[in-house]
Amino acid sequence: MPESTGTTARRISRPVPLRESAHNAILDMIVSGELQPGQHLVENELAVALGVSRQPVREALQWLKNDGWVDLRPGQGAFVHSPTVEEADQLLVVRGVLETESARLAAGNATAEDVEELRAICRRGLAAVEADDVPAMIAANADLHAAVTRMSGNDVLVDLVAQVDRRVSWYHGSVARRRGGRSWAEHADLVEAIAAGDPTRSAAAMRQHTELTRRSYLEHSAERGGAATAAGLRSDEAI
Amino acid sequence: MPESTGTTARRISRPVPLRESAHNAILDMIVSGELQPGQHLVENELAVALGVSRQPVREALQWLKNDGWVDLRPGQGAFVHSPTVEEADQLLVVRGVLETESARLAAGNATAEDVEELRAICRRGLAAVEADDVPAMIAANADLHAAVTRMSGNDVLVDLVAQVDRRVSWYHGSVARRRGGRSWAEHADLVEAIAAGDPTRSAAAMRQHTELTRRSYLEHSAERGGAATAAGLRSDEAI
DNA sequence: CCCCGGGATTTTGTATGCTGCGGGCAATCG
DNA sequence: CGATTGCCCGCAGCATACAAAATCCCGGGG
Repeated sequence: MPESTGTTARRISRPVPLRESAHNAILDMIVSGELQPGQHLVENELAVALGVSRQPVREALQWLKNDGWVDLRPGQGAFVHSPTVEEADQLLVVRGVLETESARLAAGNATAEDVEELRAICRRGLAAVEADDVPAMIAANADLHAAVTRMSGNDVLVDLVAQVDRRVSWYHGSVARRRGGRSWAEHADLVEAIAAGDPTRSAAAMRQHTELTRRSYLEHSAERGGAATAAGLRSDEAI
Repeated sequence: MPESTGTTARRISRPVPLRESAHNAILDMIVSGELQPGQHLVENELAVALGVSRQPVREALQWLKNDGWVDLRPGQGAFVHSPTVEEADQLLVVRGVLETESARLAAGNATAEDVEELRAICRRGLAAVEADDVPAMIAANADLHAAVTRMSGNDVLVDLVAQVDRRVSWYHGSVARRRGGRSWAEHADLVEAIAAGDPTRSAAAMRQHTELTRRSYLEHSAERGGAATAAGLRSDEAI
């Protein structure tokens, strides 16, 4: 029934809503550092820059606000969110809790193919470490965590973790490099626990992993001098 | 220096943005059941009903979508979200995890006043049970959980839990009544664990409490016949 | 009797115009 | 010379207008 035209009947014909494109574009600008924390985002400027009207930009900004990427001061507009150390720590705590539960559930659900997928991602990650390829390390890390969460079979968890993880990645910045080797050893432990179908061990592995990551972040921001707002992140190296 | 006038320097009440009022109004309509799950929300109708233009309504709908209250099908508009049993279960799992961590942290942070506040809420809850006052029971329950979460000192946690809890309350409906007595006994355990400053016991109490609540919900929806969508909730009793 | 097409209607998506508030600047007064 | 005040400009918030898409209804044909 869906095919009305004789064409390939794929329902891709719908152009992605402009607000979504705008959202992605602005989010990219924030994550890439093109828009710095605290910067005032003027609707009109963004609209002109993206070649659309203010309306989709407004809706994109509302969305970004709900995800914690921008602060929307009433009557004054949108500003790129400036993360504080406390907030990052709190976020890392939540991430740890959610991912630990994901790992516990994943251990009970993962199929043989799932395990193979995880192992493949681990190999990619290790290769990236040996090649000192930071972007690939970050990508593999994100893939692994996303895969584990997906295997939990809990869609609500997937949503929340995806949201939290992206912001964690933003805050993280350069931590990944320093922790590269250790991190992937921990990942391997986790994957083996999942392969063994042992929820307790899997959860413990994930808890330890996220907790060490959190400690690493705290040390990092501490040595970078007191209240290291995200402005300090960019001065180091790109994400 | 801050005092310019002799008065208490209250900052002028800024009129609440219309999108926020619209958001609250629509959310009330959903929670109260005036708008039933699956119902198509026409922007224009809402705008007329609320006496505003479509713009604030649109923004409110986007916001509600992000909180999971409505589904926004592109090119087709907004529909009140229809929760499934699986989704409710997943949400309850997540709630359990987040609240358990809240309880653990709260046990380490709560002051004497905090404990007294918790005990006061417990008394209110028990009174409501004895009076068989369901709305008061629900209110006290929400207050208790909110208070515990707040005492965790983790703002990110507070946000997420607030979001999850409101939807849980919606799904819950009439479960509260059947579980009333037991539930408040478990609450009392929790409060005493927090009063003792014992994170492990506090976390365990909360875990058990949320897990029992989840079981109760599952039994409830099972006996109510297979796929009890929220449409079945309202036919029972108001929230 | 059921299925299929076409046009009218409804509804979303996007653009633009208008109003009021806030901030910055300069002229004026003490 | 410094503080205050009035003015101007820019931007957010809201409303309205227009265009495109989907749905619905109706009539015709198999």
